[in-house]
Amino acid sequence: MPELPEVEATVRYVAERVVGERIADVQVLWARTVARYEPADFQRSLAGSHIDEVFRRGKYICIRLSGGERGYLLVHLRMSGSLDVISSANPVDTHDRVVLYFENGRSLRFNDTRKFGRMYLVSALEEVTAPLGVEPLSEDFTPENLRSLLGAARGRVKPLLLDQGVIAGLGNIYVDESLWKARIHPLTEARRISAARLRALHRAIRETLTEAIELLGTDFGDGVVHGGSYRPRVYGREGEPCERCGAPIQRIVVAQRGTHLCVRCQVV
DNA sequence: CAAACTCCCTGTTAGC
DNA sequence: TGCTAACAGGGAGTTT
Repeated sequence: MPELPEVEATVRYVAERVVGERIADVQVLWARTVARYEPADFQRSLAGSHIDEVFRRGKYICIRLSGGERGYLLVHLRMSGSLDVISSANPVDTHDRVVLYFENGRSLRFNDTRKFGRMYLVSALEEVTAPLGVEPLSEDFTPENLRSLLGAARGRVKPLLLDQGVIAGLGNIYVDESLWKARIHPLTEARRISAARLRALHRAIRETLTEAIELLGTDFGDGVVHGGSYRPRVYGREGEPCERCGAPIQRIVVAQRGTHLCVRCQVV
């Protein structure tokens, strides 16, 4: 499940291989992967574009283009999407949904088993990214900022942290990891979290994401991430001992999402 | 208006 | 062994 660190790892991988290349042809193998476009129009509008830059905003991979009809190609990997750059001679894989062929004989493959991923071809970034909240690793994200985001909101802390309009890029894994690190129970009412605890949460989010990026994210062996080596402390570890206190990690459901926590360390 | 539900998908796994 | 049904999960949309 690609979240901010996995998307960042993908951006670095892709940027190294496609910046400076020109798109010779486009193949759409699953029409619904392409948002707001008919496959033929998408192909025509994208072909001939030159790739100037690849960067990340929230969980979106942003590819800046020139020389074509539109300025940006955005990619959201959702559940099972991944990007690969390989020789154009390779045959199309069963789960390839869109392939961009470059003039240099290589190609960018958008592989996505569950078909939830999306590509957006737009003139301005904001057409897609406008609703997104603060970048958690930017200077704009401060303890005071987090306090104003959560203190003003009603509801429980985990759903708020998952909301991309509040903080952009956190997902199920790193929310659980950050809450564990800050010793906050995921069901805690956000407005009731003390200022000290919010400072701990702010630090936990940044440390968790930074560590995960350094390790290129989490690899679940599903091919989504290229060799990420982050090892979650609670996520996916139900029944294993909490590395802080030894109590068994529990799994509950919050906002229809599997949620992992240490009930001894994390108090409501 | 927060929270729960539904849908989109398919590989994996539990259950029989 | 082999089949079926349940399940997971990001995000958008709908209902309670």
